[in-house]
Amino acid sequence: MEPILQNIARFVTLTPEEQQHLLSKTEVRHYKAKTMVLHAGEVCKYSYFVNHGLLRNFSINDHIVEHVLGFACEGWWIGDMYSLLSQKPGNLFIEVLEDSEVVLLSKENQEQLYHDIPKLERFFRIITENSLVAHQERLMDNLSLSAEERFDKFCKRYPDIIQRVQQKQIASYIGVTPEFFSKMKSRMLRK
Amino acid sequence: MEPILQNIARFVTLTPEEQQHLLSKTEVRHYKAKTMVLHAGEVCKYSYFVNHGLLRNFSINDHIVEHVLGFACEGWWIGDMYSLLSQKPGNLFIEVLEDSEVVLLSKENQEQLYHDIPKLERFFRIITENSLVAHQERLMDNLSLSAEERFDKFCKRYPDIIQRVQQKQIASYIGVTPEFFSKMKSRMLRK
DNA sequence: CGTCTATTTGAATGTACTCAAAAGCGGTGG
DNA sequence: CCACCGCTTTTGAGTACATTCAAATAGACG
Repeated sequence: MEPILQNIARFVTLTPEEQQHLLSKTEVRHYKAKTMVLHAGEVCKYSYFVNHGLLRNFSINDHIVEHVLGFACEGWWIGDMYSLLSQKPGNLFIEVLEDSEVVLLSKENQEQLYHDIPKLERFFRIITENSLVAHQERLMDNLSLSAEERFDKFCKRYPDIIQRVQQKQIASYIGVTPEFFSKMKSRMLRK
Repeated sequence: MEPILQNIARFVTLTPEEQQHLLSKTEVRHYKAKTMVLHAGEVCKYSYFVNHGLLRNFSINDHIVEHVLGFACEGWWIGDMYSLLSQKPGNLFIEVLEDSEVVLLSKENQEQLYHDIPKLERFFRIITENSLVAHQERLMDNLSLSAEERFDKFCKRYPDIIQRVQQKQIASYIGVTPEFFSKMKSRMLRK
């Protein structure tokens, strides 16, 4: 079964006809690593579901420093929610980190599907709620935990990601500089 | 019209019957300032909509340091989303900062309403999406901005809140100690 | 009016950053 | 297949932003 259908089946049950209808509204694309799927300043037109591979989204400060908002590998959704909802130019870049197969669902088709299949509105409500909870926790962690503790949490929560991305990406996600992250890592290993 | 109905009317249109049905599923309560509406360790049973007054939610580290997740005044929703969704004990306290009138919507009634009035599922999807966008932005701000810049943003975004809460609450929301916040404030005034 | 809490101020400390340079690693072309 | 180039990671020294601890002052509330 299509990964995206499995993903949706976690929370709602679609009939075969509904599944087909959904798939007919999506588009599959293949990207090579290092592709920029979305640039800051552009309007985000799609929700992206990762069949296979790895992507990240991030913003840039003063045209210099990158800050990673998140990673998405197999079975994850990614996008620029601000831009997608408002249809205004966003601040996020979406970059492909490994050769990937991605399912694209345009905003118009997504809204169409909410109308055609109300269960999908429920599905997206639920995953948005879960994402919100995760962001709230990460926010509180950034307010209350040290860099080491944030790294520990990242390791536990995303053990697979660590093996697949450069450590400067993890440093950025954690919220420290690559230099500091390197020192912190060797300090932690020594224990 | 009831504030909660006005709030919902921002995104979906309910018939008078639907409005009545919704109201019949809610409960209005009055709280005195300093009341703890929810304690960490309890299961959150309700979504809270503020008719009038001011609340905050926060967590506590090592039984010492508080970290403010957010404030909610007239027209805002508040709760412990993690606990509400999972029905497990949460980490958040919800405290009343000013004498308040609050509308309570229990989890069961909320799910019932999703079924009875699908438009409400849309409503909650939309406000959850908006909340997620706000949390993403706050997260990126915490990763990339200085304490002064975060305070500036807070002032612009919540000009009304500043006048109504202790500055240690703002310090905690921003992510600095009360002492540092005090020094930062006087430093900023000198310019 | 007195008590309790919030805010301010100061000094010492620590965590994380900046800048700079060296070492490591990966991909590409000759 | 090796050598080179560019980028990532490591390491070090100096710095800055924010914290901790302590004490004084101000403010709120009964």
